[in-house]
Amino acid sequence: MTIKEVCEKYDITPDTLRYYERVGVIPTVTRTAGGIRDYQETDIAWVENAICFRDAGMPVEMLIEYVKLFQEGDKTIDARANLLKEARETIVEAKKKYDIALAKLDYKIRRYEIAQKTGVLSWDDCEEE
Amino acid sequence: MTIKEVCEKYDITPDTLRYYERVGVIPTVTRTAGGIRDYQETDIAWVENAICFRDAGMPVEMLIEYVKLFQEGDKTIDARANLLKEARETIVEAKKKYDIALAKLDYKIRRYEIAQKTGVLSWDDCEEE
DNA sequence: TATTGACTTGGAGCTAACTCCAAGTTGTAA
DNA sequence: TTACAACTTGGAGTTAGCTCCAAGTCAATA
Repeated sequence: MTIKEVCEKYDITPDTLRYYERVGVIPTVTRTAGGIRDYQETDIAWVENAICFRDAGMPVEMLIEYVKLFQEGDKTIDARANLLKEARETIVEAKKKYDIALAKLDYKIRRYEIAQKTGVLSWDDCEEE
Repeated sequence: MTIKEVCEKYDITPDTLRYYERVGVIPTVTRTAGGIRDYQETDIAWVENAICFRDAGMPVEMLIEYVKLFQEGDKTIDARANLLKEARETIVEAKKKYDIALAKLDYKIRRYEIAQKTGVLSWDDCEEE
């Protein structure tokens, strides 16, 4: 698969894909005899994982660390497992914050809808408004 | 309430608080006669909201826009309601991505735990490993 | 085989969101 | 009333994560 095809598949730019490879967010991608990237299944799986974890706010540094450990082989299994558990906790915490913001937004939106229906604004509680 | 107290309350730096005020993420804060920030309930409510929405990944630009609309008065109620609904959708979408990453992480963590228990690594499916 | 468009690398540049700094002011404690 | 920590402002600097660029190479077509 060419870099273009991978980009289309995941809606990402070639520059980002090359950047990920350069800094080690994904391992070096398979090349043709001429040196052009030719993504194999394994390469694509790494790309997919990288995008998935970046979308969940995992820092690039953490992904680089994981790939580095992976390449060091089986002796880093404990370290990798710990890294994944740490990442999991970070995501769970982030999700909690998203829920708090959602609750706040829903409350505000409801109030705006009432204001729009009745033509009356009634900010009478612990709001900034 | 002094800037220091607000910082301690929300675990944030004075620089960030001043930055938020400078760029308009929150309206201008109440000052003492000497020109020193003296946060009132309303000021604190704005700070709390700003932190909450930033924690949920809302861009500073969006918060600035909301404050700007708010200061223009009642004629911007529709615009503000729309802004909030848009923000809501963004957060809902982001949360979905977090869930996908969480599922992937849980799967990987489970496999690492099995590997640790049995001493055997069995990556035999659609994984990058 | 010559052209043309997509690919390569290394490095520089950009944007968002802070974070730090310098020079000056305020206000509490001795 | 003097010292001194904490505050003020405007502006410059930093970091993460891309994004763009130049100069050159590869490969499909005319």
